[in-house]
Amino acid sequence: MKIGDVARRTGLSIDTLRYYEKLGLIDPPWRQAGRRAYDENIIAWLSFIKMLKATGMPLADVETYARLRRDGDRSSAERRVMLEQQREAVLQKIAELTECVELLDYKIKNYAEIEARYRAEDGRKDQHDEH
Amino acid sequence: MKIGDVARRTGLSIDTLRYYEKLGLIDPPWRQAGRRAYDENIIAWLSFIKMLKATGMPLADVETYARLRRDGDRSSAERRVMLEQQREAVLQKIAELTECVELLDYKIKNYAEIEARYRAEDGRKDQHDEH
DNA sequence: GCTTGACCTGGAGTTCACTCCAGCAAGTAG
DNA sequence: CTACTTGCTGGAGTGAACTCCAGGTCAAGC
Repeated sequence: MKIGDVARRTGLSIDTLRYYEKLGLIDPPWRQAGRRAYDENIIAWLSFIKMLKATGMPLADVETYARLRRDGDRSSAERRVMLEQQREAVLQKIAELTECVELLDYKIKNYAEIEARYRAEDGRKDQHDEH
Repeated sequence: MKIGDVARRTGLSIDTLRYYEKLGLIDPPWRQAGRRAYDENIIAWLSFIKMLKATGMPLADVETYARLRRDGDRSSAERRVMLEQQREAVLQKIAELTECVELLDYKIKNYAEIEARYRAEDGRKDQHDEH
């Protein structure tokens, strides 16, 4: 598989793939006439990286994980701990976002009322503001 | 209230407050002897900004919102639409993060199994190697 | 055999959201 | 009064994660 194929299949740009290689997130692949030739496994690994990124994990931490991964089973405890910590962080983020939705709902309701009042008065006097 | 008080009460740095002012997220406050003097309302507004930021809204969009807010009730429909869109985005993010938690749970379980197997092999090896 | 398009490298540039700094003025404690 | 703290401005610097570019190689289609 050429880099363009990987880019198309993962939704990452070619530049991003080379950047990830430089950072050590992905192993330097074999070359065919100087060009990168990836095997199928790269797709699953990049999907996993994308998932970690979606959770807000910085690339430096993904790199740490990638380094541990190269050590094989020896490092599974360390990797498990990393994922457990990330899991906690994600649960906290979900809780935070859930509160945000509630606040947004409240604000939206409020605006709907203001709009109703404003349409009723229709430009007579316009002064009830909050946020 | 002086800028340092606002910083302390909101958890934002003094530099960040001046930066937000420059971007137009907060109105330039009244001055006392050249120093910024804020009134109590700034706290609620900054909390709201922090909430929007927590939802992932870029500061440029917060600035748009702030601009609309200055227009008073006239703009409440536009602001409501912005909040409704942000609400949708947050719900989608929550859904995404929920999937991530599931995947992390799966991976963590998997690692726990690998660890168990690894410890078992290690134990045999230890017994072998022991003299 | 020539053109087109994908790919290569090293390095520079971009965006976002701050964060820090120099050099100066004003308020507060002892 | 002196020293310390807080605040001011304009502008430079930072770190994360890309993104773009020049100038070149290589292979495939016509």
